[in-house]
This record gives sequence, C-alpha cells and structure tokens, in this order.
Amino acid sequence: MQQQKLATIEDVAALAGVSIATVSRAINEPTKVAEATRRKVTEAVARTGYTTNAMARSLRMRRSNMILILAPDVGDPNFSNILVGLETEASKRGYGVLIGNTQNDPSRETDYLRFISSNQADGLILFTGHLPFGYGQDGNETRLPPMVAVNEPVPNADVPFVGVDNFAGARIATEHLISQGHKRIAFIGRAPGREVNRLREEGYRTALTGAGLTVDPRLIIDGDGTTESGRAAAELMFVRDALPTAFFCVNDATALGVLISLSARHYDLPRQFSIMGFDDISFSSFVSPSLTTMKQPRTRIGEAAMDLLLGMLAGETPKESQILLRAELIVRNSVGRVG
Amino acid sequence: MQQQKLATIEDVAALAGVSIATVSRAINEPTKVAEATRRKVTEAVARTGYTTNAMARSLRMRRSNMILILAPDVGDPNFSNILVGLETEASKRGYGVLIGNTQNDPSRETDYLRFISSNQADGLILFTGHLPFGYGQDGNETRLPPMVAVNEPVPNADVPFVGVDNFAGARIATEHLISQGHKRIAFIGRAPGREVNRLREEGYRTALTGAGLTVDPRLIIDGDGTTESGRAAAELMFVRDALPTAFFCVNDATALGVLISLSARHYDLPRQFSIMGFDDISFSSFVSPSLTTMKQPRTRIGEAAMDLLLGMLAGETPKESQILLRAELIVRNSVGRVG
DNA sequence: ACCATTGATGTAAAGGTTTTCATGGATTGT
DNA sequence: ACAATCCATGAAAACCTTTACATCAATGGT
Repeated sequence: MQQQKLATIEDVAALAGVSIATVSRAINEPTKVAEATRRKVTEAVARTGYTTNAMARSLRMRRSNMILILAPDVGDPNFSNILVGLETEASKRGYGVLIGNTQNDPSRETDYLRFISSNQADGLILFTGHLPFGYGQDGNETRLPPMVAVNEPVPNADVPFVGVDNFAGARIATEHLISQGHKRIAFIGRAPGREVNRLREEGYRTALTGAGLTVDPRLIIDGDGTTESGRAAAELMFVRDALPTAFFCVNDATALGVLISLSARHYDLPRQFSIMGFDDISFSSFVSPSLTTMKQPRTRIGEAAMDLLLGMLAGETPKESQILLRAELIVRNSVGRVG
Repeated sequence: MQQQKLATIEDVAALAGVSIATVSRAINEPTKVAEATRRKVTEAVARTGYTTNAMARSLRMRRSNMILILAPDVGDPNFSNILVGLETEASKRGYGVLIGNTQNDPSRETDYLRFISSNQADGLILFTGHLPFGYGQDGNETRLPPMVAVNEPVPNADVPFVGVDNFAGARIATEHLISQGHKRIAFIGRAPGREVNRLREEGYRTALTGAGLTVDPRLIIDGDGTTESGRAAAELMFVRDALPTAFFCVNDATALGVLISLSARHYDLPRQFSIMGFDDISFSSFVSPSLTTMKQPRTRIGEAAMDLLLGMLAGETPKESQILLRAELIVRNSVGRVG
C-alpha cells in the first residue's frame, strides 16, 4: 500500500547532524536555537519532507488541537452556516474540527464522549441545548472539558453561550414595522417555555410599549416555530376576526406559513398585510413576496464561539457568561407602508 | 483545571491482577483471553472508568480512525445533507469525521494536507472536484491516502466517485414530461464543459429520441446553473419566439429563474407552461407553484461514499470506478398535462 | 586570571498503547 | 506414560514526540 515509511524527527536530526531535541526546538521554539543550526534543520526538514506526527505529539503533550462539535442535526442549514464560522476560526488558530451528529439520541451523545475521554478532542461546542447525555453522572464533574454553547443555551449549567441577541433583534424588527405606520402588529409564535420565542416576544412587547402602543393579547398567537403553525395561526386570526395590519413572526418558517395562508386567500401582499420574519433562512429571498426579516450573523456567531472556546483552552476565564451578536434588518418586499 | 489524571491501562492491569498485554487483549480481542480473566478485566475497567487513549493507540497502530472531508463550501446545503450520510456511516463503523473548508483556496487545501501527512486522518473524501493542491507534486504520488470523490468527480485521476446518476435521472424527468403529453420540451442549462450539465442534457436527448420525438436545437439553451441564467434563458425564448410547452431545467436554481420569469409575465402555471427541475433543494417545495423535480439521494450518497472509503481502508479494491445512485421523481405542482 | 553567568545543545525519560516472542501449564494422541 | 500441541499469559520493544535536566563552551565582570 502507500505505507512508505514517513520521515521522523530522527531522520531530520541525522541529516542535520544535531540531536532530536534540537530539531524539536528548531521547529517549535525557533528563538531557542542558534541561527546556523536552525538553517541546517530547516533544510533537512525540507529535504526529508518531514511533518511532525500529530499522534506522537498529542500523546506527549496531552492535547490534540481538536474541537468536537456536537449537533443534533448536521443537515440543518442553520447549523451549517455557523459551522463555517467555527471551522474558519479554528483552522486559523491551528485547530481541527470534528463533527458529531447526535440526532438527539442519548446513546449517540454518550458515544461521542469517547472523543473527549480518550483525549481526541480538547474542547466541545454544543448545539444541542443540553449537556451530552452521560456527563455529570456519578459525581465525576471534573471530566467536563471546556465547552461553549451555540444556537441554544444550556440551562442550569455554567456553559458560556454565543448567539444572536433575540430581544434586541425582535425589537428592531417590530420598530421597523412601526416605522412603516403599523399600529396593529401581531406576534406569531408565542411559546413561553422556549427561551428563543420568549425573548423575541419580549422584544416585540418592548418595541410596542416604547412607541406608546398597547399590547393587544388577541394579537399574540401561540406557535412552535413550524411552517404549519404559522399557517394555522393566520387562519385562526381570520376565524376570530381580530386582524392586524402586520404579522411579526417568531421565525422565517412561521412567516412562510402565514404567507402561504394569506396568498391562498388571494390578498395582495404587502399592500394588504405586511409580514416580517426572523432568521433569514435560505428560501426567504425566493418566496413571493420575498421576506423582510432579521438576519442572524451566523458566521460571526461561529467565529465568536470558537474564539471564546480556544481562549478558554489557553487558560483564559470568559469575561461574560454569554455573547450576544446583533441581528441585521434585511429589507425585502413583504413589508409595506400602511395607509 | 480538569486535568485529573485519567486511568491508564496499567491501572486496570494492576486492579485486575494481570499484565497490560492481557488487558489490551481482553478489550480488543476478547476471544483470545480466558473467560475468567476477561471478567476480571471488564470489572476493573468499569471501576476505573478507563477508556483507551486514542492518541497512544493511533501512534502505535499508525492509523487514527479519522476521515478528512475536504469541501469548498461547508455552508452549502448540498454539502450538509451529504455530510449527514457520511457522518452516520463513519460513526457506525467507529470512525470520526474531520471537516476542512477549503473555499477553493489552494493554500488552505495544502494546509489540510497536514492532517494526512501527520497521520491525523486515514482517508479523504473530496467534494472539491480536484485533488488537493499540493498533491502529486514532486512525483511523490505514494503519499496519496485512500480517497473517494463525492458530488463532483475528479478528472484525470483514479479516484472512485459516488454520486447521482445524472443521465438516468434526466431521462426519467424528461419521460415524465412526455408522459404528461408534452412534445415541445426545452432544455435549459446546456454547458458541454460541465460534466453534470452534459450528462443531464444527454439524458434529455435520449428520452426524446426514445419517444420518437425530434430534438429541436432551438429549444436547447445555454446556462451555467444559476437562477439568473434560468431567467435569462426564458426571456431569450420569448424574444426568439420559439416556445416550448415544458421547461426541463438542469437544476432547481435554474428552474426557479424560469419560474420567476414566467410569473412576472403573469402566465398561469402549470396550465400554460410546465417546469421541471433537478436536485430538490430546500426551497423547491416552498415556491409557488411548488417545483416538480428529481430528488438527489444525498444521505445515501454520503453513506455509500463512506462505505466505499472504509472498505478501501480495510484493504478492499473498489469494484467499480463509480457508484451512481438513482434520483427520485418528486411530483409537485409545476408540471401539468398538456392540452 | 578566575568565577559566575549565559546560551546552545545533548541525553534520557515519559506519554499509553499494541504486538511479537517467549514461557509455562494443560491437553491431546499414541 | 511420554511427546507433541495448544492455549493463556507476561515481558519488552516499538510507535514518535516534547522537555527536564545535564553538560559544556563562551562571555562578562571584578
């Protein structure tokens, strides 16, 4: 096979006429070695095509320069965009990223712990919203590696979180609707049990109150964030005959449901109703009318999370327990002026 | 920190009252060790919480049980769905996956080679459509690890490929249009230089010929697979006044462009024109009318590719130079009966 | 001219496995 | 009853680094 033996540090040492310790130093701490020998070593490295064996290195140094990313669904577009940021930052700092798709299956979560317990990964990025199943068992808390949560915070655990500022984003979104003359604005997707939904509703309420508008409970509809829930919510409002001029939806999927419902009723959008989403998922620009929404800075979230984690790995203690990045208003065609 | 020393194989051996060799065997080749000692070892493992140090293991065995996935854009939804399959299969077989986002940057590609040359990965999955920059240089071909190409084949290199059967898929798609009574069917997205486009065009032609229809060159329009190219192609056909009853588009993005163009002209779809896509990307079910298309079996592609690679790693020689999986016809609302 | 300090290099240990080879006891066949 | 075989186990080498410590020469200060 291709197992043509690779050059080791000894080969380099022999060729350069120095000891292996010197070679190691020449590579890792160039200042600690004399100019002349450094050159000899560099040349020998080039000639042998030597690259340091990461396994031996990791074994000796007890760190792998690898980060494990645990996510419930790797296929989720939300995940993949954050992944770009995570990967970019890690790679820039000489780390590799390992991915683990848990599918919310406890046994798979436990399975991935071997990467940690076997020293194959130094740190953990959690997309799952909870500690991996199997941790914090049998009092052995000390085994927890440095971790950072992304996308969803981990409740009841001291895990720093990096994500979008849902409250501020929802507020900006609602204020945008208000600035377009809307006074009766619905909130679709209330779910007090879900942190994300709760914060977005809070931002919505704050914006209304701040503009001197009253919050009408009949305009706040429950929803679990799916397209279907958005459709159902819109239908419900027609049945109840308590109609807004604008729908602020907890996310784009919900907004799409509302849009489908209104289109089916042949309303002229955005003339008769405005729709505002949150997230800016991929199809938001393709639907008709294209969706005005709040864009999550996903790449930057990934970068910030990885930066935080690598800092912790280097011994820094995180200054904040969470880092919230601002969402950006993307104006498209689903919001119009009222009146 | 959490560096509370982990249990080693020696701790287990001491507790079980056997040698470390026996412990290793009890874990890795249970049949080679007596029933009684095996139980002692198992218990000692449980009590110490021992997990084998992957670094030491990899160092000794000269394999890491890691696969490196090199992709130009990790954020691409096409990638992430295949990734699910890759990851699932790898994990099932005890392998981990490492991801590398190259952004088509040669220096980044070269950079990731260190994972190979430093023994951090045993095999390579290529999404890039070409060998990583820096390989096959200086005649050192032997350094190439086992590789499998996915998504895009690697030209001029002996790399097995796993992907969708574009020819058969395009043929099925076209035959579906024919079955709905269409006789004047356009092909949007001709690009003979691109393998994917060429094969899909070929499938289209074969279906027409097979049904006794003539191929009208005026109905075959160039395009690079972008939404804009689809829009432009449709406009061009109106200008030329050589109109089909159905548009078979090289991919969904192109189909979307056609759909936008026709919608803007206020045609009633699919009554006046039918549109067929290829790929089944995420928004295809959301546009109006929702897109009839060929679905790529992405998860299965990932699984098949990983299965092939792991087989090669185990010493098998791949039987075929490529594995083509069938695309599945997804009937939605953009194709209607003619007449 | 001598001692103390600095700076560059080398020696050897440690990191935790897997696996070859040797050893000794038990089993089998005649 | 004895030789031949087999089976379970142990000792030790090998995998390739990094780094604490030792060594030795050169430099600088008095």
